[in-house]
Amino acid sequence: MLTEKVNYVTGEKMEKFLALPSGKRDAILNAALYHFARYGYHKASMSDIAGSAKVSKSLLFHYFGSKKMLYLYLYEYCNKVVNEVIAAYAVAGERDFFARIRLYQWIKISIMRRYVDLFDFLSSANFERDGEVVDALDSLIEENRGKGLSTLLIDLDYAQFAEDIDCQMVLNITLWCAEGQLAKLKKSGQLHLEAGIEEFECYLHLLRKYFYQKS
Amino acid sequence: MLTEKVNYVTGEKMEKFLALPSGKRDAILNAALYHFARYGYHKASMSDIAGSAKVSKSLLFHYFGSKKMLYLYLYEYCNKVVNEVIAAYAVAGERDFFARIRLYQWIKISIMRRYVDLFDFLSSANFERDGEVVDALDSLIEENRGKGLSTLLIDLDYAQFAEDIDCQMVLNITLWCAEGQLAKLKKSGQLHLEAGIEEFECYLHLLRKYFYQKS
DNA sequence: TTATTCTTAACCAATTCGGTCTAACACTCT
DNA sequence: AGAGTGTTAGACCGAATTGGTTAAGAATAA
Repeated sequence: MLTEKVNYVTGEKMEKFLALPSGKRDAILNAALYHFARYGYHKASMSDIAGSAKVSKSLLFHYFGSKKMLYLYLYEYCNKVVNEVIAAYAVAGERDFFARIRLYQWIKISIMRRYVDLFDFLSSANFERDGEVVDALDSLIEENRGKGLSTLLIDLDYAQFAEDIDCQMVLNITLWCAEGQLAKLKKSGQLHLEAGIEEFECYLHLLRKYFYQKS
Repeated sequence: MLTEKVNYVTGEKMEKFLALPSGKRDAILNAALYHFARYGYHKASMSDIAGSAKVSKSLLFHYFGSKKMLYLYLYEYCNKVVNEVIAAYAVAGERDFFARIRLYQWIKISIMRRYVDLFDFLSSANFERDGEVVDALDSLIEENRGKGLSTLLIDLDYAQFAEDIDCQMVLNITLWCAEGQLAKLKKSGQLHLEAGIEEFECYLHLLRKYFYQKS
């Protein structure tokens, strides 16, 4: 079967998993996201995940069958979550640089309120090379190429910046700030959406004030 | 013994380790730094470290006695390295904001050229809670309080910034940029000191141009 | 009550863990 | 050449942990 395609999110067992009370479900998802993101596929253990989620290890195997399946399921699930949020909130027409970056951060914070480690997991998954998952994972990555958060960073409008300014550098600076502020929020446990985005707006306001051309 | 104090850097076995050809020595140090930083004390394994360093596991135990000793030795060694570089290059009088941040980044890059994961290791060590090392580690951390890179960030001179600007925000932005640029260098494998610091200077130049008061 | 579904503790073989031991190596000094 | 000395690796140890199974207990619905 050259083009066998498995959808882990809508498998049989998965429906039962999705039918769990959302508290327990998210506890399991978050535990798995944390351990896979922090330790990578190989060193993350099912026992540890079960322990963090406060369920028995057997329950994980009941719902996911194997460690590999859990991992791949997580990857698909995360992409689904991100893409749905983007579809719901990303206004296609909006091209203003700071408005788009604000939206970028808004989406990240709002998702992280529920799944703190989702983005850490997704970026670590892109470098996962463990032999047990690498093949299936690579095709999932390929499927999701060009989707996801990165779509928010294309076709940005730099027209309002001062003429002599290097746009790539401004983009880097802004994204580094977004990353830094998000890490700060995460570390402090403060992922309240409004407060977090309000703080970020202060930084965007400052950058806009000095980088946009004065006229 | 309430106040027993062990200096892991100058122990007996350590002298022999320090007498190794520097290539082999650094290979061992870098492998250990990488694995402890990436996986934490518990999940980092001596076999993996030995494998990465391309020496046998027994050699590690020959020089360090135990995993715990290797970890604590590393922590002391890293602090020693950082403090020596700071002592050599940090000019006490210099207080200009951007000059100090430049120095901060310069020192980081120059150390990371030799020990890529040194700072990742040091910051991960500050959160290490594994029961086997936490007690000894905490007293080592206490010993090094107020030393290290953080000393470069005190008494900064914000006088030249525009009056209405929030200095804490400017500091955050600048440090986030430093962090981001360093991560970029690391990811690309480009840790050439001059090129790296030159790129960073571009960012500092841009920030200075727009944030320093125009007069 | 019974039937069904959810959940877990106990268990499995296999691997990996930190650590040891022994012997092969390379070296200088005689 | 041979004796001695320090350096290194491979085979090995018991103990712990791994991914995964099983069978039986708790909960729920009929």
